[in-house]
Amino acid sequence: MNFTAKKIAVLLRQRGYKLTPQRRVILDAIADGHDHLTPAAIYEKVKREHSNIGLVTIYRTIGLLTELGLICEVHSGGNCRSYLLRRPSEHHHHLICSDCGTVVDFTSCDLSEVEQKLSDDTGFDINGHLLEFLGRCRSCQTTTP
Amino acid sequence: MNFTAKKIAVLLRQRGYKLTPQRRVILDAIADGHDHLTPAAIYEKVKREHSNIGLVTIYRTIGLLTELGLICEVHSGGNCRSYLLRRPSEHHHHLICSDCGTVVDFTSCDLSEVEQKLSDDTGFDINGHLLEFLGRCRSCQTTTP
DNA sequence: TTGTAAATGAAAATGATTATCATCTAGCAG
DNA sequence: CTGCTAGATGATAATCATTTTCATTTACAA
Repeated sequence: MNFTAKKIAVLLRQRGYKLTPQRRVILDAIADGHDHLTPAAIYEKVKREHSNIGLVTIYRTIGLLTELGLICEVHSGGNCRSYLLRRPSEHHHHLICSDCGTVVDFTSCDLSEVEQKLSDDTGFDINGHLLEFLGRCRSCQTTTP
Repeated sequence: MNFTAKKIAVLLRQRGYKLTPQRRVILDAIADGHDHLTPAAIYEKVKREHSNIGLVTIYRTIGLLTELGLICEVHSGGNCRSYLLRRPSEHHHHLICSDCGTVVDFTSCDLSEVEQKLSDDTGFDINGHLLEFLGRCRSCQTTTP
């Protein structure tokens, strides 16, 4: 278990949740690569090390981690969700390749002005936003013109 | 059928699609309110006037209208999608109340600079984006503090 | 009016997600 | 170290959204 996963383990316990081996492997699986993973993909990855884990546990753990703000959802504009480890304190957004699914994080967007203006105009109490760019990454552009 | 729906009908025919009564009522249902509607909600609304319409037809029509760029998806950060009529030429985003589900459109956000910078940095060919703000609308703030 | 490609509706298939419940276990008290 | 208990797990089934299939129907151009 790497450093990040260890910190998360501490956080779990602080909030009264138990650190089970299942949660550990799921955490590792998500923390491992920089890909975004669907619940099913996490399941496949995790089954290699922990062959009798249930898909249900994946969902429960994802739910828990999302609730704790430790991972974040990617929408990809399509049907189903996938998840990425969120490096704490880095507020970021996603740039997604519609061909190969690569997700690039970026932080260079300050929406606070827009948020303030919207809040003033509409009276909304704004507490979050979702920003994703869609396109084709460099390598997909060259392989299939 | 109102003006907007009529224009859409013309557009459909221009592209070789037929204008069926089912499509007409679905268009009306979406064009009617300013709410975002899930496929199931559209189905319920449409069944009043066209009792034997199938849910499948809703899905097919939604798919078609999305493909033509006439309606747009709202993600609401959660599970399932819903749809809004897109007033042509108004590129806009959504501000969503997490309590009552009200959707407010806004246009006052220019992301072209960010898009250009991202494109330069990453080599992506960017062709779209998704921006949604989440919060609580004024009335939900007063009703449940 | 007629022919035909496109559209429809019913039913079933698929896929993702959630609920249920009996069993098991992490972590704490003793 | 050991036994206790709230919380966690896995198997199964249920639910819900969406898609596929296919025989029948229909819009609309000729």
